[in-house]
Amino acid sequence: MPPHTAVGHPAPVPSMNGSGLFAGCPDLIGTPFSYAREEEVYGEGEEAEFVYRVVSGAVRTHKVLSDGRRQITGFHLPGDLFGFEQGDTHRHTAEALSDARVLIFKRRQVERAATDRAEVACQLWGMATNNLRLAQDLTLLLGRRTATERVAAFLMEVDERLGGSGTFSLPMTRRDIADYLGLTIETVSRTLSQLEEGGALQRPGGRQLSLRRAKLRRMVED
Amino acid sequence: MPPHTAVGHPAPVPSMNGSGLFAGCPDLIGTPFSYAREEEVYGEGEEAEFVYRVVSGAVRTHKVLSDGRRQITGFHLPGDLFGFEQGDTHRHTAEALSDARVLIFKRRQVERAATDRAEVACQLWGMATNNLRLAQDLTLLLGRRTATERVAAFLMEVDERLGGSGTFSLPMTRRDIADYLGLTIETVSRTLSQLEEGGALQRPGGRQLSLRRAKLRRMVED
DNA sequence: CGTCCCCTTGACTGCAGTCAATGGTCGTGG
DNA sequence: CCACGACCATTGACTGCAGTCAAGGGGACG
Repeated sequence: MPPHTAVGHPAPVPSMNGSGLFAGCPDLIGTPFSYAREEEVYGEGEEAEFVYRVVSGAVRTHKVLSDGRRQITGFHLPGDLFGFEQGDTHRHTAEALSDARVLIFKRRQVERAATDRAEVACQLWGMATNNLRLAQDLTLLLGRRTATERVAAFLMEVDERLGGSGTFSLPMTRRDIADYLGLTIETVSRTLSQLEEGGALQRPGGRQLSLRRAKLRRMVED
Repeated sequence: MPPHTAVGHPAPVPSMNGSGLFAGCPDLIGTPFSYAREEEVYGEGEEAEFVYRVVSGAVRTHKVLSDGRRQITGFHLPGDLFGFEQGDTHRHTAEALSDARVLIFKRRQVERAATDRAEVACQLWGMATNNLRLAQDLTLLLGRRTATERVAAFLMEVDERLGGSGTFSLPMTRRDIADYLGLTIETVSRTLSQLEEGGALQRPGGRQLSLRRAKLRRMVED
């Protein structure tokens, strides 16, 4: 169970961010490591020996069916932890979205710190709880939202996570977006074009986006 | 963030079951309470003052959009804990599926126990992590599975959770199933009929079901 | 300059949704 | 005990949203 922090949610785990330390625990120092774009961090079924913390870049976690259908369950940005499992093997595959630097921790050490210090365990509990909330938000999105609502919600999430200025560059491909939203790349592409037509956003070029947030918000109102 | 245990997964949180105590902690005694069928346990937006443990019956948690679209995020059977939130308000609505008895705990007391005893915090962490895994399995189901695959997977999950004998009675209505699987009641109904036609199950009457599990398993193979 | 990959757009298909009618079961009250 | 109504489930006919198949544009990079 990699604790997934879905793109775009505000302040995923405040206590986990902004520090080089793990859960405020000075004796847990991670080993720095780098991954190239599209490189695998760990694969589904592998032994879950380590957990990871993003320093720079971005990582995605996903599951695949035998016929190639893929569902991305989370995008992990700087500060996020991922790679935790309940059992002894990874139940997802993790790959670098872009070149990424991470800190690697021995899972056993983290678990040891949690059993020794209730404070650490509580932080990890809070992190898991928060990730659960995000996963359940995604559940509502996938189960009951239209394509337009999904894309609009996704754009607002990415915006918030990238500073909330309304102007940003998408860090992932159409394929990644589609596999996160349960759509096809064609539908994502068409939906973005329609949103632009409707004046809900502008596309200065490339993956650059400028959102008309009030308009988008009205499309995902619940 | 109610820790949802989706119907049908094996041994959701072993350490949480089979005991009248909370997380093996003798000083946390819950207050017994009962709810009638369809009665609300708590509503979205309400203050999250308590957490709950199912003793008998079943509870569902869900989110609704303003136009009535509903997504059930979990069914909670005896032994399951639900009602935890990261913030101070409930982000779901919880309702009794059938007449249900629960134990109610003061959230503050549970959190207190967690900060005092790392062992308790670790159990809660494990529970949240496990629920996260279930939520992510549901994500794959909703994002990338066909109607037939969803229903087949759902039936096998319910079977496992209800003893794994292959013969059981569905504890929820078509509406609940549909709102859990992101489908309509008509599609659920049609799919069940097709599965019966194809010899994947039998319907002796009412909500009674007898699964041909090997056949069903082949339909959801990944 | 050419190739590769990503993205967009168009035409058509098909799966699941919608609308509608009917049947079944249960509980209630005449 | 039966009649009625309410609710739940099934089935059929049709619709529509998103998927599929296909073609072509546009950057990045060698």
